[in-house]
Amino acid sequence: MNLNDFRYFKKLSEMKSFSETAHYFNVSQPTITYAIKRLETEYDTKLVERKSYANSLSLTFSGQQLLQHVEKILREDNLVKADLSRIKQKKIKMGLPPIITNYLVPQIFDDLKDFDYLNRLIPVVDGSKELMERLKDGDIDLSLLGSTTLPVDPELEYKVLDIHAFKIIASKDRNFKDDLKLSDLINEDFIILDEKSVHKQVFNNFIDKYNVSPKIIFQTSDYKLLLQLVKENKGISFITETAISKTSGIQELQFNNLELPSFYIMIVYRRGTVKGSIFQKLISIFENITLKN
Amino acid sequence: MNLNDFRYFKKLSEMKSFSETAHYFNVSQPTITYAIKRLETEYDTKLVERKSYANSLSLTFSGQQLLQHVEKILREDNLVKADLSRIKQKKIKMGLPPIITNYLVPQIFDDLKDFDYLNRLIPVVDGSKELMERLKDGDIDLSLLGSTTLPVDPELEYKVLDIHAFKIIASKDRNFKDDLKLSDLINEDFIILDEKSVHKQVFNNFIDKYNVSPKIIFQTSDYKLLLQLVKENKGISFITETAISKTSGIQELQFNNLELPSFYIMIVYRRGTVKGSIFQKLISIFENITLKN
DNA sequence: CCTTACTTATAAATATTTTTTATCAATTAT
DNA sequence: ATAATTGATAAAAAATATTTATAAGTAAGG
Repeated sequence: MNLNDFRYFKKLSEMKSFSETAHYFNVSQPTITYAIKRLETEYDTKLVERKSYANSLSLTFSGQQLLQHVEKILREDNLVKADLSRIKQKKIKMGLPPIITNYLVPQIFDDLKDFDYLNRLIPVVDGSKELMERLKDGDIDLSLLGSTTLPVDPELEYKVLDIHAFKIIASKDRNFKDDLKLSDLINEDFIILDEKSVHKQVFNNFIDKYNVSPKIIFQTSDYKLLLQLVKENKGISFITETAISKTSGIQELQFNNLELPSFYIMIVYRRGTVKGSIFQKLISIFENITLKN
Repeated sequence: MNLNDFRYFKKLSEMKSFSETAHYFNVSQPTITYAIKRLETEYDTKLVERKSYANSLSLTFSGQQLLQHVEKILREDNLVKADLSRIKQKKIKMGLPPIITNYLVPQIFDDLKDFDYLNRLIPVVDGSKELMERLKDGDIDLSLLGSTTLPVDPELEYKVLDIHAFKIIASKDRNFKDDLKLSDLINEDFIILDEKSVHKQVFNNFIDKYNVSPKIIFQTSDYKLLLQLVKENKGISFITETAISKTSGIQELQFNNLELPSFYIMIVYRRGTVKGSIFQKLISIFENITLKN
């Protein structure tokens, strides 16, 4: 049996029309009819309910169950092509979220250079959320990621490289009393990272938990810009300490009784990625960071 | 492209011989050659290293990576057939480990009868380990299971129905002092469940943890037999309290400072199983047990 | 070193499977 | 009622997979 039959079936279940599905694949309409028929014969079950003609078509219970499996199979099949084509190129496509990259890469730059990895890596710079998706889609081989939770996705394997904390930061020019409470910040302007980053979500949880409503005056996905603005005292911010190491002109505000989640810095890859020596070595270079710190 | 090519490829990787693989599938030898060739053309990569003829054949790096995906795809394809054939029969195949079944099923027997489930269930009686495997293979739809850990397998979903403790038990005829220590049991004969059950493993961990070496005189997979033997004072045993509810003639020994893992009683099924009303209802019947207790 | 046995590859023929073309029948919309 | 649309079917064509027959490479035994 042909994988195309699965593709036809899946699309049909979405489009709910034999002829449109046929058109989508640039095949004739009977092709779809016969494909479904083949599946129904193969499994000896009715899969598609052809309600009185132009009416919307639906899957039988068996059809729904089949669809579940078909989607998994096709997803896997797409991964194959993505994987093999990258192996052929002897390149490794790596996701790099800016904050983490700026923090980690300088630490291992020499190692990467020594082992001739600099030109083997195809960097993909984006937010952690987006990178996680692209990783699962097989579009990238591995990724650095920052998150407050460890991935529960069965398909992913990860190594925690570092655990950082979130901080509330302000310009060095400002003077705050020693024993700050959140309520003291009620009149402050906040500048935060936008929804591309996990920061936004953590910030929202934070707002809920402590039942405060800080004034957000600006959001950006560019953390360097954010730091610059804070430095210039355009507002205060909320960010992982990862972002502010080796940054001057900025102070961390100290609170008591302020609980914030941990920020896990990880390297993540798909389970079952056959780890060639290049891949293996790359991961070990990153793992060694943990030892250095 | 045909799923058969994947099957040929997988088998070839196991058998490491084109002609044997062909023989296995009852096809001619060139069939395998062409199948591999098709895959190699499709992915534009060499997959199989044909070492100087009669020598053992090996997969290239790309081949290994492909194999990973192929195995997933074929596993999924097998699930389809198993699933759909069971749906057709309107039957639900359910795994039942004896101890848990004897404990739970009386509690819900009337419900099962009222909703006419008694003849819809195909019972599969076996140990928890075996059942877990068969569940993943799609050979059974759902299963009761007992375990000291919650399933981490991504493919499985579960509901905890009850949490029990492990006990050390002896015949009521015996007299033990109140403040028992493990060392007091050094001369006792132990009768335990064999490796088909999780008990064996828990027992082994227990031995390691407390660094004792109890004398095991008999192992069985039949817990009723075990209880009978304990009752008759042929030895003492180690078992979850699940097994001894409503059993007379047996006492639990009390220790202080004895830490044993919890025994989770769960109902487990594959994630993505399309839950028809029958399935749904069945799970809810079992879930209601939790409320009753 | 030659021969035999065994293995995989290739070409051509054949068989099987998938798709198309042409057409029909059922239904909806006008 | 008629036209338009949708899915089903039969027969033909096209594409794909498999077989037969054979070649060619290698290892082992004499």
